[in-house]
Amino acid sequence: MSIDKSLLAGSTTTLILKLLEEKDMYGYQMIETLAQKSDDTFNLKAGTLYPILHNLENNGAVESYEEEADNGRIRKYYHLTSKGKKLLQEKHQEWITYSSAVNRILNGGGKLCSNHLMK
Amino acid sequence: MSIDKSLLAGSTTTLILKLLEEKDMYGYQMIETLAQKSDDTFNLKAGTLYPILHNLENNGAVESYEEEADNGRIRKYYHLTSKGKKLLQEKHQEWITYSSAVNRILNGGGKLCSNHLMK
DNA sequence: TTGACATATATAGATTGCCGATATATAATT
DNA sequence: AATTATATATCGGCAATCTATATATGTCAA
Repeated sequence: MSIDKSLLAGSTTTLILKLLEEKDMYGYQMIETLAQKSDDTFNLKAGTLYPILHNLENNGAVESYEEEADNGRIRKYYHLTSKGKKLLQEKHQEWITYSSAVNRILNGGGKLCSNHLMK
Repeated sequence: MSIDKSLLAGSTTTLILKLLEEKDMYGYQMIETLAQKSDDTFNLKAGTLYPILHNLENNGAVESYEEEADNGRIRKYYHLTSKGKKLLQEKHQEWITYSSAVNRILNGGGKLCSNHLMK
């Protein structure tokens, strides 16, 4: 099943920051990793990702450096700064608040759904 | 806490359809109900809601009729059609797929989070 | 060896969802 | 009488994403 693209609005940056929390990555790698981790629910386009990365760098949330791969190809790696880590925490909390409210309504307006606590 | 508006993208229509599944409602009532049910996480604007309702009506997902309230005021009620019920089911499933994938990544890429099954 | 495909980054243009502003009108409150 | 709340509607604009396009190199098969 393919997800209506508009559903993705707002959380893409959060997901990118989350990937970079684990380790430094280059753009193309992020696209592949997101697709793999989400069972192809996310199919982020290069035309979406690179402007976001440039924007995050301008805001100081990430820093980039170039590194040569085994095959001689130059890749541009991104590293999460302390400012980026703080941004991730804020956006993660926003997602919890938002998704909990949606679930509360879609599940019949009943009790709180604290899915973020699941492990 | 106020949610980044961009996070809301895509789910607004689903929430409106869900409200109408319970009972017929008029626009202003939907705005108030969404705010109340979400503890003010959602603050849907009239400029957002009415175009969505008109669009849903054009697509046959809802039907409207006017009714006079006790105070003499005319309200425009919306009723969910069978086509709208089907659309709601599709969009609800999309939300489950999407939010599960986001949670899977934000929670460390671990196991599935089937929060939609909670009651 | 050459052509196709995957890898890798980048940007411009178009689309879409939502909001702010504005307009209109009536009921309730002060 | 003036203000606020109720109630619906539309236009203009912003922001997020996609499509399309551009460029360049590595890999693999014909």
